[in-house]
Amino acid sequence: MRWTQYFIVTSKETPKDATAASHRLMLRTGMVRQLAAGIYSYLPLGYRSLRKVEEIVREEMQRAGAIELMMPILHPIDLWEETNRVAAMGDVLLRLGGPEGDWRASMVLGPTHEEVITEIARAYLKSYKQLPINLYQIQLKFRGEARPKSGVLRTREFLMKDAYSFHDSVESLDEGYQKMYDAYCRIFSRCGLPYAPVEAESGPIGGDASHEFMVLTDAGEDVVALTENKDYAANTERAVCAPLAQDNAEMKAIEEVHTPNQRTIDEVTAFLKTSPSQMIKTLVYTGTPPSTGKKTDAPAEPAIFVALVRGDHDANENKLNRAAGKAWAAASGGDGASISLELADEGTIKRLTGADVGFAGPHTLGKSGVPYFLIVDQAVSVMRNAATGANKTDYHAVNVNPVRDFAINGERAIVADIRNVVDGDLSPKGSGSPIRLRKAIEVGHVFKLGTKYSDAMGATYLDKNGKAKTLIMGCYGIGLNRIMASAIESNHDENGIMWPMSIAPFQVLVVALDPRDDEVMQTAANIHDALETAGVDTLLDDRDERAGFKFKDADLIGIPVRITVGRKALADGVVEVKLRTSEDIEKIAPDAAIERAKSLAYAGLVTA
RNA sequence: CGGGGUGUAGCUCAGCCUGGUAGAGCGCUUGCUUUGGGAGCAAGAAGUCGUCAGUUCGAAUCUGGCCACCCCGACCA
Repeated sequence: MRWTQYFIVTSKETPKDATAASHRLMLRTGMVRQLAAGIYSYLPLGYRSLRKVEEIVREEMQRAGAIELMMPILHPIDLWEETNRVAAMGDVLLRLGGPEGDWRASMVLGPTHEEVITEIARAYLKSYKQLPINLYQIQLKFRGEARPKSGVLRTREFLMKDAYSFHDSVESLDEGYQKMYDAYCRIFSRCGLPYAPVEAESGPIGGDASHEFMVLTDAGEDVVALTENKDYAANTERAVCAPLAQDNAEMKAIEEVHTPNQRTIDEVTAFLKTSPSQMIKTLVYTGTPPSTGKKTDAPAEPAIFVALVRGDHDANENKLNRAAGKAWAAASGGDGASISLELADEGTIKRLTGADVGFAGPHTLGKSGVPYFLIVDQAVSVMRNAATGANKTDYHAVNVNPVRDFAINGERAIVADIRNVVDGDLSPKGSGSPIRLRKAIEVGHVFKLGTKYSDAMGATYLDKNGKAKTLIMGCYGIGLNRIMASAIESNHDENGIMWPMSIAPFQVLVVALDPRDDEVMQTAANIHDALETAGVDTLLDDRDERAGFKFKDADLIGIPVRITVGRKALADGVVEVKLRTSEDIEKIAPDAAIERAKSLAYAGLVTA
């Protein structure tokens, strides 16, 4: 491809709205152009890269035995009602709109395709002989992201590879899951990404039912916990750590301290001259337990759940919701399913504590007579002589001790892990290796769904005995745009992008320094043609521009191999071969340069 | 959804406070010079100043509504 006949629009200016490196470079290199918030056009250079990512994904999916199909972007909303996800997705689900009764009013843009694939499975996967099977597509998704950001890292429209597997046993699902897991590793390796699979919030099956594939970079929105010895990796939404050891300090007598207007942890620790790690944070939540569906049809009443975490720790919503379910089940029966909690309003807190907001504590909480469940974080359960609120406006208590001063195990009290891990916590594997927190971009997610959708939609097959069984499912997603952006996040310098060979828009750039010099142009064109013939994606910079200008552009768009053809060097019978990632310049004959570029291009593709 | 900010040429921005016929740099077009790390000179093309209303003889500029975009937070199958 000749530059002058192609469409490349680079810019010297740094766009004002771009903060993430990938966003800035994708705009400067003219790979994408924003049309609206979270909505981008892929210009030719960017689209070439995206297509290469797509092709790698497709190859590895096929290698893993998955079968490609394509499902619609427009879905009837009824389908989403079947699985109750219209409510669950909320504003994320984009509706087409239109007047009542109009067909448009009953259409949504697909944010994912579990419902559509399950509808297909329900119709056609009727026999165990058809299982297992893995169907995938590469298709646009639409989500009403509240806040698109960081260029193509978080958008309202994006390209996703989504695969769905169907099985007749949990063992078969495990196998299918492992195949996808392995395929994902190959895909991200081939794309040149420094990735890490981490345990993610697990699905209905529990255990290791879900892994996210993360690219470690500060531009990411997720935080992952990795131990130094690499024996544990998890998203902080899920990460656990070794329990903290019991503090054995001698228990002192409780004292109340007048703390006028000192409400926050920072204020109180400064006032009491203690540290947040010696404080107990008392968080009051409300949540509605599942109606047990027994005698009465009365709607379940919201219950109060009090969570205790150390002053320097944050409560983890998922863990807390699960613990609330357990606490409820222990006291009232039920299946222990998690309960979605919300922070209590001011009135509830006042009623419970008898004090203004900011002075709650566990030891005198029962005196108001308002019933509540107590969930004590493991780190709190081992504290000694802690400071906390006194349930009395403008007073805190010091030397509060779990067990002695408030029950941590009982009919309405449990100890659980309900906090986020922090940097320095120890590996849950018992190795003693410290956990480090790193920011990361989620580029892929593999998930054991179980029968969540097949149950809801009645997707069954007949087993060997002719009995109807519910299909067991897995689902596996990859964000293609995110692969591109995170490849740039991980491979760039102050001059521009440094593409991995496998997903570079072109593999080789031939720079003709004096395009009006016949010999130079002829040589450059020959190199270009020979490489193209050999199947190497080659761009020939034939613009009549100054050398510096062209080199700056070359560094910016980051094509891995650069061959410079200039008048002076050509007089000595050589051209220059240079890698984007190195300052070294190799001066060799044009024919040798062709061979060199070929082997570099081929070598860069077989990293899998 | 809460808080903050910005809308003027394809891009980056000035002009607004103190109202009076639209500016610069980059990019683009033409010519000459230059030619190994984003060249110089000259001449050009290009903007309903986000939008609607109001104030005024007169609004990019003052006032109000709306819209869009960005950042922080909340949220994220």
